[in-house]
Amino acid sequence: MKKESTPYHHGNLRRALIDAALDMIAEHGVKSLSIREVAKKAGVSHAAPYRHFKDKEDLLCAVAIEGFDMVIQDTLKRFERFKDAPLSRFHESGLAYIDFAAAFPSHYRVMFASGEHNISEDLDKRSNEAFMILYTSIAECQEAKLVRPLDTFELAMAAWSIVHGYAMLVIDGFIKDPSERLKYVITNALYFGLRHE
Amino acid sequence: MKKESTPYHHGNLRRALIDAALDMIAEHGVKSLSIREVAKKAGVSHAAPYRHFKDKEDLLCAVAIEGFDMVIQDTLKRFERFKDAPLSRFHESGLAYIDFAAAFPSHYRVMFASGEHNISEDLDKRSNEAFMILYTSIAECQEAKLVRPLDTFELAMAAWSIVHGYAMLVIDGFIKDPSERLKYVITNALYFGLRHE
DNA sequence: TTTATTATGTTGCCACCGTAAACATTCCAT
DNA sequence: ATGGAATGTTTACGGTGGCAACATAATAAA
Repeated sequence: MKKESTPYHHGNLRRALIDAALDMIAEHGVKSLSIREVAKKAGVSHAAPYRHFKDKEDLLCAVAIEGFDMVIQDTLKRFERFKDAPLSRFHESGLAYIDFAAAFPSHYRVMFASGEHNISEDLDKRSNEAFMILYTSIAECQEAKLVRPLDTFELAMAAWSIVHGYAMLVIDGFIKDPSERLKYVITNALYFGLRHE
Repeated sequence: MKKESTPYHHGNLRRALIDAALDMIAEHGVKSLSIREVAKKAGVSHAAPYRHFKDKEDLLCAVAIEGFDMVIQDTLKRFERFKDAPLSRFHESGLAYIDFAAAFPSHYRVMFASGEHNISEDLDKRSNEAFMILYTSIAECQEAKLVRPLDTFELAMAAWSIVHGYAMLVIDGFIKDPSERLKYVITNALYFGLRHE
């Protein structure tokens, strides 16, 4: 029953706007999102959002940053359960990534819908950070002789590609039945390979 | 020097509009694409496009369909060079996919930017067709005992995921140096697997 | 050949959008 | 209490998707 700190008119408009945007993205997709409707949903005038975000892109950027922070935190938290098991960590990083995309599709869509001009420095920092988690977990597997001694960076790209591709295909509806089983097939396929014998 | 068939006022406005759209997507991205600018670039009034496309989505849908047709045709053409080499065909299907995305990023972006509501039946048919090429090439590898006898559908999903993910990450700028070498690492990684020994 | 029909393109319109500017209100530090 | 900074509102402008009414050109029917 702790009272929220409401230092201004609205309370915390910035957060309310982000939440409203997320709701509306979940309902009608990101492409038809309008600042004006977001403002209306948050109960403020159509120009109020511009006190908290430079423009529409800036609002979406905030959502994307939040999304990256969420995956990063969740992945690191999962890692705690696999202290000295690099392979499990590697596998878990893939699962965490896929689970996040499934659980927060609105965030995920925005994170990678930036498309051409995601020039935000903060956002770039986050995506690098997320990638480095994957990179490090592979490097540790290599040290433990669990993963082939190929270029770590390239292998991390491959791992990122497969989980990102799967997440996108699921979110965009190209994969219709994202079962738990399929998720494990995806994350294991890269490790064990498709080749016979 | 064959004269084009120009049955109407403009000649072939439908095609001109698609080409104009592709040019503008290549320049400024798909999200800022406007029907009105497309029309202007094609030299017609702002409402003319609606004689050829139901709405903006319909125009983008046409681009997406064209894209799928292009990959499909290119892949099948490449297959001719590997008549009885299922593994080469499988590998080539991945390369064709990645090459297409790199060569025609505007098409590719639209193909998968449809996002939530790509309810077009024609488009769905094409994406299934493209997927089936991958599926079949894997099935043939399994018959030849070159690929593990796991569920073909699931393995095809894995293969699609890795090439699609890579293509998206490159197009969206998350992978900065899409070298030829990296492309081969990606397409081979899934087949050989990351595991040591 | 003339005429009717259809395919295509234009003009004008409306609601909505992003966002900048000017103004109003509330908070906080002095 | 007061003055400035932070926050929210109103108004305004150009651009956008898309519909309706109109104009014209190609084609089919007579």
